[in-house]
Amino acid sequence: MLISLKCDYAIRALMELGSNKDNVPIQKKEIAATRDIPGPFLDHILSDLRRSGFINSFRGPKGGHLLAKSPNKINLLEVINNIEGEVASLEPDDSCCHKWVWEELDNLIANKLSAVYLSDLLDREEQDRSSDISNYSI
Amino acid sequence: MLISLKCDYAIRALMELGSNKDNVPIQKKEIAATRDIPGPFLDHILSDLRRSGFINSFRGPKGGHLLAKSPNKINLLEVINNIEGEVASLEPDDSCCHKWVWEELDNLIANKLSAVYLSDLLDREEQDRSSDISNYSI
DNA sequence: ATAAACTTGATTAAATTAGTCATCAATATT
DNA sequence: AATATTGATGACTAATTTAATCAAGTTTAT
Ligand code: FES
Ligand code: FES
Repeated sequence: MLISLKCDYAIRALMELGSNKDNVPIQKKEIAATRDIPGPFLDHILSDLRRSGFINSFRGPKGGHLLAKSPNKINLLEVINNIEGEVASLEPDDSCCHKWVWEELDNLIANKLSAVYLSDLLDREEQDRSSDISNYSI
Repeated sequence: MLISLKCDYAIRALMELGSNKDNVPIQKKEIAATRDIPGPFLDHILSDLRRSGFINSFRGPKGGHLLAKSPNKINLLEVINNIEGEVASLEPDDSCCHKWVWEELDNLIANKLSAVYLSDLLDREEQDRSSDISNYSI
């Protein structure tokens, strides 16, 4: 995979929060369980997500996490940049003879990732789920 | 940088060989020096390049390396796939909820890389070199 | 023969990624 | 107020990947 597992976890966590219909916070334990993310690792990821303004967190009993923005205002490039600091950064050696290829590639990737929103992921997941159901009912 | 340093070295080495006008093999030492690649590491890279059919190597005194194909028959995707085994491979966890994004991204990258040929890199380098000269002569 | 190359595999070092754990802070409930 | 529950944070560790180095071997021009 091109993107780190940590980012993948972050996106999974956001999806879990994004698929939450009512406004009651979802707890870390539940996110970890349903999206298969190592619990203690998720702590740090949620921390990053909060610091970057993607989620709001609440402590104490009945605490948990909620999305801070609408899913169609969150794109993957933002998430990845905030979670792992610059996707596909350029190398330091600027004297490099074919730097331009890596630059063009970076731009291509950034364009693609910034065009995919959390809402797209959620729509697709919903769609997949319903087509699964119709498969079974045949 | 998205691509590993080893790959970058491999491309540099190919560029050195590709910019060779006459048919006398270029030696490892020279490649390492002019393209700034750690000598012993280059051994392995040249080995990979040979195994993958990009270059031919000759031992003994007056030995060295030559490109095995024309630069316009060598694209970056081939090189990268052979050097580091599959650029941007998909993760093993197939159950993943947003796999499709990574797949689309992988395809995008593969398309881009397979459209860039060694000859493009050489042309660009040539071009850069001459524009450098004209800058100085102003 | 001999020296100059390349070839190969074992080994190591450095960096990054992934993850744990312990401690602290906040808060709802009683 | 006391307590239990949950998140927050930072120090630490483990695992993996990447980037090398080194030494012993093979080929070949002279
Ligand atoms: S040597 Fe890295 S971009 Fe050219
Ligand atoms: S969890 Fe990795 S692609 Fe969805």
